[in-house]
Amino acid sequence: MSLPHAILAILTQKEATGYDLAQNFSQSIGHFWQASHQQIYRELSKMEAQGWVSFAVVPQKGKPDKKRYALTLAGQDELKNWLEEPARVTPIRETLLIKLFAGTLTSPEVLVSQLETHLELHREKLAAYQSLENEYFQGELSFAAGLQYWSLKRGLSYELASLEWCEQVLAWLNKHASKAD
Amino acid sequence: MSLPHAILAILTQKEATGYDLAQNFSQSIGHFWQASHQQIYRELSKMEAQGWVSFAVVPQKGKPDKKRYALTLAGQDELKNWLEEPARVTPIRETLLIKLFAGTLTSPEVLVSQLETHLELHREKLAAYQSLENEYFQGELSFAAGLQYWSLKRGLSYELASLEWCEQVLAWLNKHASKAD
DNA sequence: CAGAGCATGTAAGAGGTTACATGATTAC
DNA sequence: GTAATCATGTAACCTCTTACATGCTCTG
Repeated sequence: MSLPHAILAILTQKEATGYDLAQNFSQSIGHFWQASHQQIYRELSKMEAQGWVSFAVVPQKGKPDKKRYALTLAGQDELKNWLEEPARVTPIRETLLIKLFAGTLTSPEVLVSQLETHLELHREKLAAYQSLENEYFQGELSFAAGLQYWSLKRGLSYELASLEWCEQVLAWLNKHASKAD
Repeated sequence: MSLPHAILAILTQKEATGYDLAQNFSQSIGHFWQASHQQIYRELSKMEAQGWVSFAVVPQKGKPDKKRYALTLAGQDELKNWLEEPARVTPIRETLLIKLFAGTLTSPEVLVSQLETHLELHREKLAAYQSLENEYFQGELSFAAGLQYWSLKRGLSYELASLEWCEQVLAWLNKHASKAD
């Protein structure tokens, strides 16, 4: 039940179309929540039916019409109530770890190559987060900006920890893989 | 598509009933994959239909009959092939971060209490992982045990990072919440 | 005698992924 | 002219969660 509330959270900052929201989910919000455009459009219809958002059709030339969504008062109330509900801790769910767990059934080379791919992806994400950090979160921050900085920092520390873990496992594999026991 | 393969991975180590598997998922495998008993029973039926596992009915006195599942050759092949497919990186999906992101709409006290709950939960999980570490992964380890140790270490570092992050945000909130700007 | 543990399942619904579908504009 | 970007959606399917359902044994 978090997707509609993530959408409401974005809409508190500015009005947006489904397309805009999808951009948001692949960028700024993307370091802690993801959604595809299909999910977003479906969710927006439901939310509109519940009265949490309303939209205005914006005609365009050449391009198809936009639906610009805005938060309603009911939507704000809903978001506020939701904020007070206790949030669950999300456990890790990492396919790579299942593969490691059963790793003796395959060759060490397969494991090494899986880890290297992950290492690279974590490096890229870390770099992306660091550039967001440099761009938006330098100097004195308002309370609101501070909160958003902390959510980014969670992403930063997650990627850094993942990266270091990959490096350590790779080093261990290189030492032990040859003399497999 | 990872749940059936996680089950196959457990079954490579020993035969198990649906109940046993559910225990496994809430314990050892639980630090990187989760599944409820409902999911497991459903999945086992499907896997049996596909020929990846077979079961023997074990009658018991007093208790209901068990179905003891074992890996078939086809199941082993399936697992081996799956191990070679590239694993995707799982992005973070943390409800708490949405709440922080929209945190200006509620009082700092709500945020503090959410963070404190999370802090406590991460502390508990960390302690549980540490006792697993002390119990099973001391001294010289075989290759197989080493791989499993690395999967546990991923959980350890994740919990530690989460915990430190919670502490830092709490410290920041205590400094800034009163003079909210 | 109440509650935890053993042991299995069904059913409904929510949430998420993948594929399909359209059509104009702009940049290379 | 080919691909990317803008902009919206439908349909089918898979996966996961929540609630319901049964019934025996052992421990306190």
